[in-house]
Amino acid sequence: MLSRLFSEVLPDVQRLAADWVEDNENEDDKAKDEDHERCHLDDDELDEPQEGSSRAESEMAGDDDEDDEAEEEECGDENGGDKPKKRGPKKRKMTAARVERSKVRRLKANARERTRMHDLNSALDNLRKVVPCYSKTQKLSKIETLRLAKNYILALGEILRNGKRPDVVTYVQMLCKGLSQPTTNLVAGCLQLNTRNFLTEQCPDGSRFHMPSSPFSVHAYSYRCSRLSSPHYQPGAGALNLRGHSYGSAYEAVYPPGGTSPDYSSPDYEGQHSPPVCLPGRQQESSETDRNYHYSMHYSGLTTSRPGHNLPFGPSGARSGGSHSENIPPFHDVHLHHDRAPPYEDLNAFFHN
DNA sequence: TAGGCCATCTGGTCCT
DNA sequence: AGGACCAGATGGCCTA
Repeated sequence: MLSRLFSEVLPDVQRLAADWVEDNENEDDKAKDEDHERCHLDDDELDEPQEGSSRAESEMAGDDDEDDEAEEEECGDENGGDKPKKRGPKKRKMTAARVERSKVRRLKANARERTRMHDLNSALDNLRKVVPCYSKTQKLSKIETLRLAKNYILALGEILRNGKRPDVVTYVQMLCKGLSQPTTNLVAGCLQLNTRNFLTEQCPDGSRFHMPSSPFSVHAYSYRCSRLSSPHYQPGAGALNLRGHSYGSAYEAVYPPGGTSPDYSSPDYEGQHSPPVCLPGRQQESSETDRNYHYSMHYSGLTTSRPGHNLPFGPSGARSGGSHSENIPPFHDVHLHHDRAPPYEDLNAFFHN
């Protein structure tokens, strides 16, 4: 599933990576040119042997043993006769050319590694955009992005398998399994979850959430979470175990007064991908950056690929028990028979009706 | 100041 | 041989 997800975002990732590489190639080339100028080494010269300062470097230079034989002979008896000769492969002197060549190799490898990591980060950024909570300014950490993506996929699979819409609480529970508490709070906020409901829901293990002093208010909440993953994070400590502490969120989700349903008629609504269910919440701050706070909730609508078939999701978010549609193929069937997951547009507005 | 997250460098291993 | 991938080390930045 994950690989399929990656394959879907791959074109974007590749494009972004290509852009990035293009942007940075000049710099790299410049750096390389500088190196070459400094070393006065062309490619042929770079193939000259050199002794690395480590095993890897000497292995890297190992292909040039024969070319370097003469040089070895030249400097082979540096020890003179007073010291016994060591067994094993001869230690080769690290000539200036070898040192330079090693440096150039290392620089090239570093540049490749940087590019590789940037590509990986681009892919992660794309993944961030398709998981339920997305912000350009307050990114989920890498690990949280992967966890949330996994949960999201599992949740969607569960929906397809059951053919019915879960209530928000259940959905958030699915999404937040194993996530840090700040991220859990964030997801809950993105889904406009009123903690009066949320916190009294059963945990998957049957225990009840308890939050003596909820950071959420009925009409609005403002929880502080300047870093989504805090030192308080306890992996495996149980999802959705919200406590009544503030985690420093920079977001504020505003509920309709007295209501638990999101107000998607809000002027802040920015389209199907990004209903701004979380508003800038830094109190006393109204910077441009804050105005750009922007979270999206992608899991909001779901239709099957079959024409005219809609999942029987109830409008209230309550489970429509026993409403499993037999027209909905089992999840594994969906997985096997559809090359693509349901379009994200279809997934949006899932809770928007 | 400790801890989390991140970018980068580096050396090792595997593959083509 | 060279590149991709990986993991460890390191240092910087940020926040509680």
